[in-house]
Amino acid sequence: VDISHRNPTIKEVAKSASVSTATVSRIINGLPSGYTAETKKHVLTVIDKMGYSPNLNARTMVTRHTGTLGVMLPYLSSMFSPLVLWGIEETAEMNGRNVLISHTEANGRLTMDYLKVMHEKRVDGILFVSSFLLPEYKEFVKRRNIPLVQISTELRGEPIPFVRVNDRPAARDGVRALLELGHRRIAMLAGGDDPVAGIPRTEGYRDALREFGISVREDWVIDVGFDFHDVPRAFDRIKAVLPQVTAFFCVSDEVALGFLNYCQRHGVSVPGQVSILGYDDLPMTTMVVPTLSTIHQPLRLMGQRATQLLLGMLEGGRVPEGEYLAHRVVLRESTASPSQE
Amino acid sequence: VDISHRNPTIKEVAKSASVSTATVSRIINGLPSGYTAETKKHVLTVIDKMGYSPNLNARTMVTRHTGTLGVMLPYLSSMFSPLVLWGIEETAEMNGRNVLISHTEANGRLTMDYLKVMHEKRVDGILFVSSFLLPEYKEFVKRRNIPLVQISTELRGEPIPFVRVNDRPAARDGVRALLELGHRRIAMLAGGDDPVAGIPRTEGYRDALREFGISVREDWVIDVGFDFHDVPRAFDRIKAVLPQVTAFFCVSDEVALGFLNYCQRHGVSVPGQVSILGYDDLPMTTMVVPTLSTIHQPLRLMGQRATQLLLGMLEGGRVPEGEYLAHRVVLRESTASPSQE
DNA sequence: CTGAAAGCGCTAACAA
DNA sequence: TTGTTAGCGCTTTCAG
Repeated sequence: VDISHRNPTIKEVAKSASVSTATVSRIINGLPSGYTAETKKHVLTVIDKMGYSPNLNARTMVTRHTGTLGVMLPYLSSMFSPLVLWGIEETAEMNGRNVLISHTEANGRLTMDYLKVMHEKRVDGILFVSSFLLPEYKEFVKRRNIPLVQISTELRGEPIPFVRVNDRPAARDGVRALLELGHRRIAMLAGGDDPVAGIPRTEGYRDALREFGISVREDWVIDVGFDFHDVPRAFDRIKAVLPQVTAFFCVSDEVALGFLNYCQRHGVSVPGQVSILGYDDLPMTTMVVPTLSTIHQPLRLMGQRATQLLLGMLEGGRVPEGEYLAHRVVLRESTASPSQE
Repeated sequence: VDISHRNPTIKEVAKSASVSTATVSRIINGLPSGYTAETKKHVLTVIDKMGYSPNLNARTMVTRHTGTLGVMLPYLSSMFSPLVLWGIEETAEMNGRNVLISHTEANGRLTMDYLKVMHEKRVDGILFVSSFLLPEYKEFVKRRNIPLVQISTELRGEPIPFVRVNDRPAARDGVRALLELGHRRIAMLAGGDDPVAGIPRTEGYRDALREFGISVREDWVIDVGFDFHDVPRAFDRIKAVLPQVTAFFCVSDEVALGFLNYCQRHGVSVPGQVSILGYDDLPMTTMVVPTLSTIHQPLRLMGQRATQLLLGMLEGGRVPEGEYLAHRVVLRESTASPSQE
């Protein structure tokens, strides 16, 4: 048989080096003892010569862990996900783990299937990004007790760890900053009834206004969505509100960007005529003119921290608490005090 | 022993269903025969009841493939990679494969390590994105004959499939469009001596000028880099050239954006005073005002196509040719005919 | 220090 | 239609 196209096995290495597979195994796994320095050197030479590389799947069979972390995210195309993924990947890699990704691109129906595959491949744990952890998913994971941590989302009332920014206070702080700048007539480009980011941010907006004794005008809360391309659909509603307000709080930087675009095309000066505050602090906020004021969310750090938490669960076995990471209001060029007319 | 925290095995399912493991295996693998409809139903019930899910690592041991594709990319944080990754991931998923990613964030030194891990995990094939496939890597992969396809890069003179845009003619076409608009004094913000994207694009720029009988002024070719943040370092050189030219061809959209930024901050009107042409056609080119003219590169499609090629190699075994995908010059608002002074 | 051998969970002949 | 069984490549007792 043609054996040249098959990877050499530990058995072949053992035979070729005239030792047992056990000894080879000890050596490639760096066990402190079980062989002399001499045999070690010899075996290593043989390994190198044969181009042997251990089959980690076989190892998995006996050690019962894969060294693979599963990542589930809704979008790959947004400008949000890559940063989180970056944090995850670097932390995983740093700890000798790899990352299996799968994204649903808003196709929630498939999430369950992907979850199944991840389990079938026996990932050591799962990082669940941004979307709502449906009861169905929760049950699946719990039943098989697969370690899981949520990123940028949170299932209330469940002992499932998460790493996120506390959106409501964050949004409140942002709007507060607008108020402190002197704005009193502030509209919001909101994210609708999305439970993870939409509602809390709108609530934060209301909180801030309430603190300042300003009653919320419902027609100033315009549901748009989260993406740049969602904004045009709201142009009419925006146009109706624009003359009455001095600032807009946007549910995401992408929306803020879409609105900035609108302003620039309609001769509305920013921040002269209207101030804009975004949310996320994506890299592109500093690539436009004027640069976008925003609420900073440590995306990469979230990925890092969540991965550390997951790794901790794998070692320790204990389920950690959820963590709120610090947000920060970053005032740049798109906000200013309202001009007194 | 506490067995509740272990996943049930096929053997346990078999026993519980009073059939052999072979029968269970046939059923979960959907073999057309080997069991009655009745036993199938019964077994499926048991599987569901026990919450059994097959261990794909064990299956890998015997079938000798993992259903996992490895992706190696240099950046996760750029706006370029996510789109390619998207194309890869969706195509893989569509074909029942998963994607193991690893990125080096410019840390080339680790590429070899990651390559090793991917092999140890026995990925069925590798997608190698954007960076130069060093001889070292090539040898590693060839020796173990791991199917590999390059994306947006190409190792000349080697029968290693690739999917990319042919940068030189693409750049030439872009500059040609500038020339046809009437521009004669065109500078380039270049990518240096990078062999995969830097040099070819600069050559394309030269080609176009040459065609129009214009001699290249070397001081108008300004090496910048590929990222937005590389641009400020070239401000001085840009300033020196700016008054003399009517258009800039930029090696990437990020650089184009950085330059647009410069113009907006220095009162240089675009495209009134100077036209800007980018390269890549990233989503953000349409998010700024003025929208950026650019050379379209089908990033997502590249990911898709490359994955198809790789999948084909896995089935057919034959090594396909490399493919150049069509580029397209997209003229938007950042370019116009030069104003006659 | 070293090796023999028993599995890890699954598939795929081969028999029955 | 079924079941038996021999591995897949590796780790890990357990003896020697």
